[in-house]
Amino acid sequence: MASMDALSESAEMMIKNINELAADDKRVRTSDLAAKTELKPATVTEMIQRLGDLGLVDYEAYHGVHLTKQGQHVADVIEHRFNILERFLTEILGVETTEASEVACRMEHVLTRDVEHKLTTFLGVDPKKESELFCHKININEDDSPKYLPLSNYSEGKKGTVKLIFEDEQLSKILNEQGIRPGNKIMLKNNDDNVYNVETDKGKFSIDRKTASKIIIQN
Amino acid sequence: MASMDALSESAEMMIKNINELAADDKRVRTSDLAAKTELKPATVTEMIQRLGDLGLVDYEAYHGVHLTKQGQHVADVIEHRFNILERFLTEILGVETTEASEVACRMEHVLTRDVEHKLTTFLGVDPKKESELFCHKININEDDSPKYLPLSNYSEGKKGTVKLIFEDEQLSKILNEQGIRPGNKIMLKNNDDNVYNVETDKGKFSIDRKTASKIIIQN
DNA sequence: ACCCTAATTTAGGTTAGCCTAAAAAATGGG
DNA sequence: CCCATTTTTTAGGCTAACCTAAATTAGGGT
Repeated sequence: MASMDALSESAEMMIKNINELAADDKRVRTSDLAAKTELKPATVTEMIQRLGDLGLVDYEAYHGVHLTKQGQHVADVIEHRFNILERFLTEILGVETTEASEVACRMEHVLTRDVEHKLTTFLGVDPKKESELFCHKININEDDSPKYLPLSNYSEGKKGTVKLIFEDEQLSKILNEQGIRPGNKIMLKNNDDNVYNVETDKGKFSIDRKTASKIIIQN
Repeated sequence: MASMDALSESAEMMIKNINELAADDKRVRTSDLAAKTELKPATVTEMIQRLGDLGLVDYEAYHGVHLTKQGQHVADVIEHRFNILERFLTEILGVETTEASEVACRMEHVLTRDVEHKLTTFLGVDPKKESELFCHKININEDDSPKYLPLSNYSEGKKGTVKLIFEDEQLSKILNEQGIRPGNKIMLKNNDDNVYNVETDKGKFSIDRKTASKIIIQN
């Protein structure tokens, strides 16, 4: 429990990787760790033996490793630190995902508990939504330069996500009921002069030009 | 110039310390470095010889070291990274100064240029005003709850002033037009899951969570 | 100018974390 | 159930970053 701070970056990475490879409580094999970490098998063996001595993994020669309760705790902490750092870097700073992962992966080892907690608060995490956030992140990756445009300037057939809606509550409320709300997907099917025909997961609608100009879409 | 990334944390720390001890262009003595780094003199000698081989310092046996142009550049980068990290930790997250220094000192070695730039933008730095910012830091410390929060983390009914909006120029521009711009007042009327309903002097509108996370409010 | 002391370097040792090559154990196909 | 192949471990080597102890150099006081 107290050993957390004493661990080297290499050791923490090994624990992290063991955790990520551990499917339903099965022991993790040396070769899989070697492949994942891009280290040689001999190096992995050396490392997991050391982790075994520290009581962080249950190591049995020729039969792989399994995280102990203590090791699992370390893995959980590191995973959480990685997640919040990655979210901070991508969502707040707007760092591109690949780079954010790399940087988060190196920063995760130098965070203290206090900084971790404060960063978590800052991000306003609802821990239950982490997987959802992850999906969102991946989607974002498709469009490599996010563009914001009012619906009124959209081209036919284009899909996007509603980002903002201006105007009063009444309008918002009505649009809301039709699935046109911030965060939702929308597609402009076609637009004929003053009428915008769109489709959301709630169905199809027609909107007038003025209203369309108040709806900002991100592609 | 290209050597920057290849440097170990130890090497970077040594360069940082040489820089900090270098008063008006005088050569820095081994013993002073040993005292500052808490390493043994022999270790310092070994290290500065290696830095000499890399062309980062001008080392002359028995006569101390002096940063080369290249070494000075590394020192400047590290110093800047340290400063912005420390500011982020204290001003934005509300981390206590001693801890912030320690964490910043370890994080400074893993930042990339891009993350450094984005964090700098986020903080809205004017490098000439660092002393002023220092005063600010002290004030912040009085009330230990962080003063800055993303809109996504605000509580209903709370009012504040938009502090900064980052990264995306397009987004900034759109928000700008609606009165969401640094310096303006904003209020979160209510937030329902993924949708944030806010009010500014220009009117009411709703925003999705991700966008809200990019708008930093000062209470 | 010379010596003594303090500063510095060299020499040699340790550990973690990597490697390759060789030995040993597991495993599965016939 | 046995052996060929794959997996894993052991053995031995390397480097960076630390150390201590011994040798060397610099520099000030007389």
